[in-house]
Amino acid sequence: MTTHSKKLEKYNPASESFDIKEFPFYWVARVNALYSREMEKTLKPMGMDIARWRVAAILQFNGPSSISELALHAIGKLPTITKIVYRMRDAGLVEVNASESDGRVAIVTLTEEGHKQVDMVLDMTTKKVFSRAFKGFSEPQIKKTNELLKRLFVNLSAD
Amino acid sequence: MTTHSKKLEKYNPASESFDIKEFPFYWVARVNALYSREMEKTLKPMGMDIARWRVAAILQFNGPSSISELALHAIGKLPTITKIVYRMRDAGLVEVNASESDGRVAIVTLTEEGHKQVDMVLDMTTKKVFSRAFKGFSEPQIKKTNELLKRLFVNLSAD
DNA sequence: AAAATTTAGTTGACAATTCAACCTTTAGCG
DNA sequence: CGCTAAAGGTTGAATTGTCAACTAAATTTT
Repeated sequence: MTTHSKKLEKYNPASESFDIKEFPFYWVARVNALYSREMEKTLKPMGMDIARWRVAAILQFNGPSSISELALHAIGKLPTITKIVYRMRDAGLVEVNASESDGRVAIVTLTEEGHKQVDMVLDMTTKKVFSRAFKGFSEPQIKKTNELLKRLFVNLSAD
Repeated sequence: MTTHSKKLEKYNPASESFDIKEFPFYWVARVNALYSREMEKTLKPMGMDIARWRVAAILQFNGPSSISELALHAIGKLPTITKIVYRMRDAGLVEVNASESDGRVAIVTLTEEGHKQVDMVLDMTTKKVFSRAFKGFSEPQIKKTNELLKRLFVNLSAD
């Protein structure tokens, strides 16, 4: 019993009539790559990269977080985030402390310097990347984009 | 002169009222990561990874391509793609030949074995990942998702 | 409450990616 | 034509990411 109509076949990679240009994940990957590359340009001159940036941004917006939380939101395997965090600590961007309530948990906090860097990046990228990407988008369209992406995310999150 | 309404501020990372959960690129990155992770599960057992998969898929759908074209569509820096391609050649998935018309260009072609692997992956991932991700999506919604992503891509592509 | 399991994080060995520097071949230009 | 620049690709060194194995703290079982 299939819940999909014949028309959906075009979007299905295993179908004969499949067209990669109509496959949303192809575009998700390319948009992500393009956005990352654009960010890189801004980050490089200040000795940052996307990995560090993601962690810093999450810390700025979500406040102090454990390594696991960072792995979840900033996207990455635990060992990867661990190493990024300690590189960032060596660079003076974050502090790492054991949680009071749970001895296993390492809480990462942005330093003053870290906050300054985030503000600087936001300042430089906002006009350069954000407004360019959404040129011609109305508010409902941005909202719609977000909604659809969130739904994809939720669907993929479910085991 | 600004073309954006006050309401758009919420989506703008540099704005005071910015909410990272309403920032589309945050979701683009997370969706991409989740999709990749899901694909990885299928690819790992057959000795593939996402990088190889992207290259193979592009070759399957676009036909023989130069290294630069692969770098563009499969997303990656030139040296990265070069190395992936030669790893794939050593694994018997592709052939590499100099272009007839331009001595600088290396044309990459999927072998029989390569095609077989792509078909196999498509077969295994289609039901597992694609249909799960788009559960509850109507055809117009998938179409809309694609449109919005393409627009973002085009906007970001423009210098 | 002791033993077993799970959760959170770290580390070292290995694999993959990236940056720079380089080599060819092609395209432009006076 | 001959010179210079640009395009396409490759390679080695350095960086970064990943897997597997491990430690320690907390939770669950019994």
